[in-house]
Amino acid sequence: MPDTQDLDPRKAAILEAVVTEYIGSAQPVGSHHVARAAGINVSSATIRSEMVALEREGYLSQPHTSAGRIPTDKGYRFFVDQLAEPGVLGPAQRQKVSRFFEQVHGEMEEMLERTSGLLSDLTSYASVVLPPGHESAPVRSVQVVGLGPRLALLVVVLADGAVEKRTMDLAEDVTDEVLAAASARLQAAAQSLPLGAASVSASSGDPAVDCVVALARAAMAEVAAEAHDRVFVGGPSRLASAFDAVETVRAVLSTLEQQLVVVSLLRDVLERGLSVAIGAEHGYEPLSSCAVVVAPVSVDGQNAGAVGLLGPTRMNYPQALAAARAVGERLGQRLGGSLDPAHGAPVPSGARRRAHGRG
Amino acid sequence: MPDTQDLDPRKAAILEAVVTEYIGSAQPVGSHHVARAAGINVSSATIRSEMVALEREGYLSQPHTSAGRIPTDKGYRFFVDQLAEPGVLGPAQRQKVSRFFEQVHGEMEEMLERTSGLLSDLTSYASVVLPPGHESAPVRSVQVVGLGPRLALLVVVLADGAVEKRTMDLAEDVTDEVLAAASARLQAAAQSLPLGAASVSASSGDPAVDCVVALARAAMAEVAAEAHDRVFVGGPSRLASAFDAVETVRAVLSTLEQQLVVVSLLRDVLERGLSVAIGAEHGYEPLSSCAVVVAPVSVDGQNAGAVGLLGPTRMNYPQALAAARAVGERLGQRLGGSLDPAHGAPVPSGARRRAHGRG
DNA sequence: CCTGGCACTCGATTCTACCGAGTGCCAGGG
DNA sequence: CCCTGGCACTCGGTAGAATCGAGTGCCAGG
Repeated sequence: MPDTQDLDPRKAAILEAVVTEYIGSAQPVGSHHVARAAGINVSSATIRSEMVALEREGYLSQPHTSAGRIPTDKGYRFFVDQLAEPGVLGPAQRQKVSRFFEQVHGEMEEMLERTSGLLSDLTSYASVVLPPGHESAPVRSVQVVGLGPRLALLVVVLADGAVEKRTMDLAEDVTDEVLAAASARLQAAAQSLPLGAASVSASSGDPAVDCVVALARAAMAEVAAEAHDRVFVGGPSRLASAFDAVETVRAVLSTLEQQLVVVSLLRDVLERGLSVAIGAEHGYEPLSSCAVVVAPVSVDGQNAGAVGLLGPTRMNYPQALAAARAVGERLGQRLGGSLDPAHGAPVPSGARRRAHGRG
Repeated sequence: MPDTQDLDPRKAAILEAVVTEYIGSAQPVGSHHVARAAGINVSSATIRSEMVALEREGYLSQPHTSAGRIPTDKGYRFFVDQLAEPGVLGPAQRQKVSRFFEQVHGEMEEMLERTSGLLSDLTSYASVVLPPGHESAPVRSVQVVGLGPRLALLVVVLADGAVEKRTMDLAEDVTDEVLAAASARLQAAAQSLPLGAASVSASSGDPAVDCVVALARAAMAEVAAEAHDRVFVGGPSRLASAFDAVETVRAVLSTLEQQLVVVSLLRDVLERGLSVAIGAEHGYEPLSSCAVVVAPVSVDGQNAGAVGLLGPTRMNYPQALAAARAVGERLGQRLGGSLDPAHGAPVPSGARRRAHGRG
């Protein structure tokens, strides 16, 4: 049970009241409002003096004299750690999540994309879905497919279902047979090893095959090296409503466009064992007016990416946490061994829309 | 040779002055400023009376009495069609483009993603890259790869280098040999046909193989049906600076999040043979304060997607057009037969005398 | 130690005055 | 006839003063 730690109960109650009120109204909250809040049975004067103390201790701040108080990052932090009771999803939201995971289908990427949409929908914050890194996933299949005269595509399937591909410019024309032979050799060499680790036994006798194999190995190494740090961002437009300064919006959005930054932000937060990073805590300056909520996704106990939410520091932490955790968990299950959705039956291939533009 | 069409030269000159001035300053422009503009040798009073006429004819509007004039959509349209001389990229930009296409590599999707970044960088508007639809591309390779006990991945490579994949839940455990056999049969049946069109000859004798083949065919049909209308949006944060009303920003961004809408917007504009759609012209209400600039991408004369820019109606059309066209063209070359980045390829028609560094 | 009371602060709102960019109109001149 | 300079007028934007009110800090009394 969350209990106060270094604040006496009354201060804690006041802080809680301020935070919840401010999260709701976005207006500085004054002693009167707090006094009226549930569970507080002292006069506004008392509240005031307590608030002075809370401000001195760094939990609250005043935008200007004679205005109400606003929680500081530290105040939010205390709220999240000590006060907020674990949020619960409303029944409607819970249902949305279930529906989604029952009905979702198709490919991993598409699924993650839509998952981020879901999260953002649930919370009306911007969401982020970090796909599982597949650095360590063993190779299941390697194939070189001819595309044009001197052009081939290397396609590698990993055990986790990821497909990596890369075009290769060939030095000279090559027959399909050569490609097939090269594929076979590569397959034999790389099978079950992680992407970079294949070692091909000496020569095959056919120099053309050797050449393709060499190219493909190089390409595989390249692919393995390029940490494929894609990230799926959902509902960035929600951020526009979260801040009123258009410049803040721009700064946050433009940070969100840098996939690498987002990835390392999430990783950092997770690594520090946090599920919430508030304001400056995460150390990414342009996001200092934002809070980040992260929930890991795990498949069979293995770390397999994460989902996160990005909103203003005055975000609804309990709800955001609940949503992120729920979605993270369900996503883990979905990605995990039991690929079949909870309700058992494999997804029916029914929804077939005739989708020809007007062409 | 753009000449005035239904405006006498002086009106046209005034309109041009208003548009260019307004594009630069975002402030309503008054008769004085116009009078001072180059090529106008009449007094402000004359300008005023002309402006009254232009307003009556729908080319200009007044935010309120006693303010300067602002171009209407019709005004911009006239400007774009009749007045603006074809923009040219500055040398710095030109170089950026060249550099980019020399250095870009990796997979199609990544390349398109980065292309949209480039376009957005060049223009500081939000950009959109519409990948070539590959409905008609023939299948080059079909493969079923086992992932888990009852889980397999169908991987289809199309001739244009696109890779489609889909997980398949198998009814029962299947050996790798069965999958290989199924792959072979599928490959034989689908090879060189468009995605949906494969027809598999009767039975193979092994019911397990038949089962996998049937599943895979269904999956292929599904994949073919799902018009895979992805679109790459670059630099949406630029939109935040383009409008000052945060609500406009939100609305535009949220429209931009709906990939389908964006795709059909671009298609519509292209189909109507336009390269610019201003304000309400495109009929997408939430984007009525935006203008869209589109340039087709063609590979060997074949339509292969498009690139576009999205900005406020008071955008720099000549520059945007130039950038979109240049990038579209280069992208087409890059995607086209000559996959090698050699820019030794003849530079298109636009005669230019500016010597640029040899590469 | 809490409380009600009180003086005080200061952002927000309203009102006024005013400036100035810009307009429409008009009479006079090439 | 068309252009021009002049003039009265409009109206948004800015500045300053007055006012309001939410909120504070402090204090004396219970």
